[in-house]
Amino acid sequence: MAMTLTQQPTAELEASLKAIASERRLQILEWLKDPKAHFPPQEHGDPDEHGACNQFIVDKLGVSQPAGSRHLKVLVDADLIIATPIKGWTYYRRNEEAIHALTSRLSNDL
Amino acid sequence: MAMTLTQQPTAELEASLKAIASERRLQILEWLKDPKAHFPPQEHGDPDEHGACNQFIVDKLGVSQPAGSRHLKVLVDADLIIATPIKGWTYYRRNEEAIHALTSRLSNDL
DNA sequence: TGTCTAAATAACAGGTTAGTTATATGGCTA
DNA sequence: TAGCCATATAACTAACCTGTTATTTAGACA
Repeated sequence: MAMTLTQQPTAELEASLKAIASERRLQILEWLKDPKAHFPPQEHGDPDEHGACNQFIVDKLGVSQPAGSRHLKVLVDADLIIATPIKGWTYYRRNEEAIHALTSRLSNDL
Repeated sequence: MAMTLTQQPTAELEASLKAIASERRLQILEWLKDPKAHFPPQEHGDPDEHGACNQFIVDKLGVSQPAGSRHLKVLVDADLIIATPIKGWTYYRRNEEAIHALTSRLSNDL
């Protein structure tokens, strides 16, 4: 096989873990598994393709707009969700590859 | 089958994640995979059975004694390592069951 | 071009984390 | 039982996190 998976350094693992070590952000990731089930219908941006929009997520979190946006930014910075701006709104979806890479590494290395 | 794994609440998952979201504590868990390979020989407490003693871990971390002990306490409180006091020393080993339960849950739920 | 609005940034407060040094605790051991 | 030594606790500081309100930015569109 000779799979040469160059492993990210421990510092990046720590960053990913800090990103998910938050009830709010775990909740966001959970909601984004099925945006149509958890958020109202939206005009632009197919929920299945692009995810849910910033406002819906912020509202559902029940925090202020800047607080919600910052939680989303933490997840984006950790590469666990992907942002897509469309016509003035920003949609967020899970980065399933990165999430799987993280859980795999934890299963193997922790 | 009917496996009724009563799932711990999200708050506890957050606590476990916070416990491992630290380079220092990830390092400790890594060392404890093979105490004999990472720490000097110790008089009491079989490394394979009880793990490595507080002092060795603190020394290897390179922080003060209270700082090191507190990192260990965080991992103990999260049930990820197990403390065994023997003749005045305290030995720490990995709680493989709990660690596996955590990585399993993350693989399934994240 | 000018306005509207979603999202980002700034500035601040309160709580938590991680480090320090100093001190207390408590079980061995002589 | 007296002292010692490993560990825990206390007290403090600096940095970080999460929330707030106010303001800025920038794309859409009329």
